[in-house]
Amino acid sequence: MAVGRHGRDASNEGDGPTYAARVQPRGDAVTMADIARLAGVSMATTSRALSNASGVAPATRERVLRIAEELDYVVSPEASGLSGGSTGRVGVVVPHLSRWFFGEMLEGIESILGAARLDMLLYHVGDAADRQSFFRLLPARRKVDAVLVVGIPVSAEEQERLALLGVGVVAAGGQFAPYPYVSVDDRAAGRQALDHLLFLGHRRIAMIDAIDPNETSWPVDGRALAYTTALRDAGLTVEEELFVRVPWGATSGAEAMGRLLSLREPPTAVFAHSDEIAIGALRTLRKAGLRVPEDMSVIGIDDHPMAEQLDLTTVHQDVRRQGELAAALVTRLLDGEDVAASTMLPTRLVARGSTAPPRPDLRRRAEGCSPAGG
Amino acid sequence: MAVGRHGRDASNEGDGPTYAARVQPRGDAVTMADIARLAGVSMATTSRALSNASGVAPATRERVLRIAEELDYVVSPEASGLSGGSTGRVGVVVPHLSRWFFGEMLEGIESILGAARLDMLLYHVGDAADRQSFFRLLPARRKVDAVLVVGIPVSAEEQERLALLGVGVVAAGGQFAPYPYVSVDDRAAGRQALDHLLFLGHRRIAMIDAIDPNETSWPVDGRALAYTTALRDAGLTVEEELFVRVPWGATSGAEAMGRLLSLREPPTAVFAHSDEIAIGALRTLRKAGLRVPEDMSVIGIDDHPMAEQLDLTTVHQDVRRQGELAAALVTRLLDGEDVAASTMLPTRLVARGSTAPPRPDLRRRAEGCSPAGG
DNA sequence: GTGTGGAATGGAAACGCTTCCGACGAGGAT
DNA sequence: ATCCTCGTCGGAAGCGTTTCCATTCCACAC
Repeated sequence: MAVGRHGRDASNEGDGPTYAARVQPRGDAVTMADIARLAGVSMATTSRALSNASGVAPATRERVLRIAEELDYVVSPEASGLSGGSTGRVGVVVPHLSRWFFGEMLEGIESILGAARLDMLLYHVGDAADRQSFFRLLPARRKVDAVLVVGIPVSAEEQERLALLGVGVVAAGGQFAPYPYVSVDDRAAGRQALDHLLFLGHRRIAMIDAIDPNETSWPVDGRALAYTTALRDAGLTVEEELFVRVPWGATSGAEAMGRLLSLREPPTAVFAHSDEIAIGALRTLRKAGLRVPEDMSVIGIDDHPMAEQLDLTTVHQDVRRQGELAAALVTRLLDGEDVAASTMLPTRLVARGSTAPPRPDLRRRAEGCSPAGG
Repeated sequence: MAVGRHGRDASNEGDGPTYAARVQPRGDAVTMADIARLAGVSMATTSRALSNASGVAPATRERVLRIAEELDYVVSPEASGLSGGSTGRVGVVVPHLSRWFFGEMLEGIESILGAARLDMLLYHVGDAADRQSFFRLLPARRKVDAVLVVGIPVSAEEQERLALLGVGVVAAGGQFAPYPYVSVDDRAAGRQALDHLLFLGHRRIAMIDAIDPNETSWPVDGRALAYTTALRDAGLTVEEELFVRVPWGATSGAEAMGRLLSLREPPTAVFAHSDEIAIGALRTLRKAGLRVPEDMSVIGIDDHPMAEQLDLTTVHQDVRRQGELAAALVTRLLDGEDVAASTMLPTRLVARGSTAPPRPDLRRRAEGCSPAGG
């Protein structure tokens, strides 16, 4: 293997380059030494000029830059990294790529990282196996200047492994004890949803909670916590049968809704862990011939683009902005600034058509006056 | 700027390291020389052993590997790259990150690249400005061994710029003249959708086409082509008013559907460029009080996860697999194999509840017997 | 016993930068 | 006029690998 196409030395006669080697004319023969020579300065000065370091006369800098520009020269990241110590790369670790939330997050991250001329090394840590091997092998070792963990609760052992990378870690999309992070206050968001339902007059409210089967559960599920707290604060009892926990996904949401409907006394409103779950719930309701919001109110969290299409009431969070802020945290970290402070972004209720006051008859039922038969 | 926290040299006294610098004990002091010394061999042999090259006695290799393992040693990618010539990275260029299609594609790509121990450098080329600057600046220069372009029609000038990278290029999610690619046959997929509608008896079929306002239009829009071709093949005339082209997105789809409904003679079925568009269309229909599929059939393309939730008939494509195959193409390219051949993945109709034969009265109408008034 | 081919190994030259340290010259302070 | 300081700049030592080339050692054929 590795046939070693090293023939940069043109004096190397005898074995001509193969066709395959000729296809890609290694045009990057131009090195900093060339620039230096053409500019009539030393490599030291050239390096300083190109890296925008101080200690170069403006005229000299300009000359160097012009020549580099003309020759279409770019500094070799490998050489620069080897010599200078930093890689110019940030590792971004995500558990999912095809979910809207993470895509949106990545767009935010990318925009800031890109502007800071940092490259983004993407690591997808999907299932448990991925996860284990990621933290065991640490494929990012020596490859990044910082790591940005998105939506993954990092366990204590995993934190230990991560520390071996020897670089700063920032988190986004969730609370993580030891790292500076950016997220929304899940508890507050849940509270907004619950308050909305309670305000509308619902008393029998269910929750469909979602967990990621591949992840160690979040240390504290803010949304679920909000559910119980809000109910208690409203003087309602938290009934076990009204709290359903399913794996993440619209299909699960649909299934959970089915379970809730089969209850002897179904809820009048459903608080879904996220919009995808809510959308699944809507599907089941539609199939069951129930009207939303007349027969059942449904509220989600996220403000997924589909929520608007389905007229789903939800709690909006600005995911992209979270990505931006997290990435900004990374850049500041790399600039050596202190980034101890974490950020919680606000959320906002978006009232659409999937929520309304409970039907009077159902309301009575929910208050225990006339239990409806199965 | 660039304060250069280089303090590996502990003897550097005077300005003590800041707290932030102290947090990260640069533990990676172990180099290949250390391994070589401990194994009692030269660096040459160590390198060969670690890179699994030939010419090392099994016993020696094992000893080296064991010591490296014990010391938790990993080869410096910068040094290796500088010396060896390759970076071990692949640049992946995508126009969107938050759309399901691209997320799915990335998951496929990542799985194969990861297995091949290749790192993925993600470049998001969103709007026209991004795009221009990407091809002008070529931020991937000298940073990758290959480039994988997803869902972007690369113009001739852009191809020229891309060639400056001096690395192989592979494309996915669309046809691109000069590069090996993986995609589905958009024309065939469109044909499947149209054939379905025609088979159901629809004669007045509209299309909502979607274009990405930021992209130079695709050289040939297979799905739109399928529309006109299928209609002509069925002996129908292609009416201009039934072909609507909007920017990509569910909102646009909704709007386009509105336009179609306001026609003096609306269609009995709508072929949407993609599921997102179709979902927008469904929304408008719902708001207008029309029933699907009784009053209007709707079909999309992609088999977006939401399609199932909304009972949307669509044409399925395996996006993830496209990513996998494209990534596999890249790995083969890097192995020096010939990868001239491109791949077209099959698509498959998924008949759900959003399509049905047209209502008899509408059908008559569509045949011109009783034009319905506005 | 001598020549030969091949496998295993080592020495050392790249690879293309960054940066330490010293040199040099020009102003400003004394 | 002299000394210092400060801004510019160059020489050269790394940075941690890979790989070319040479060397050594054996086994084997002659």
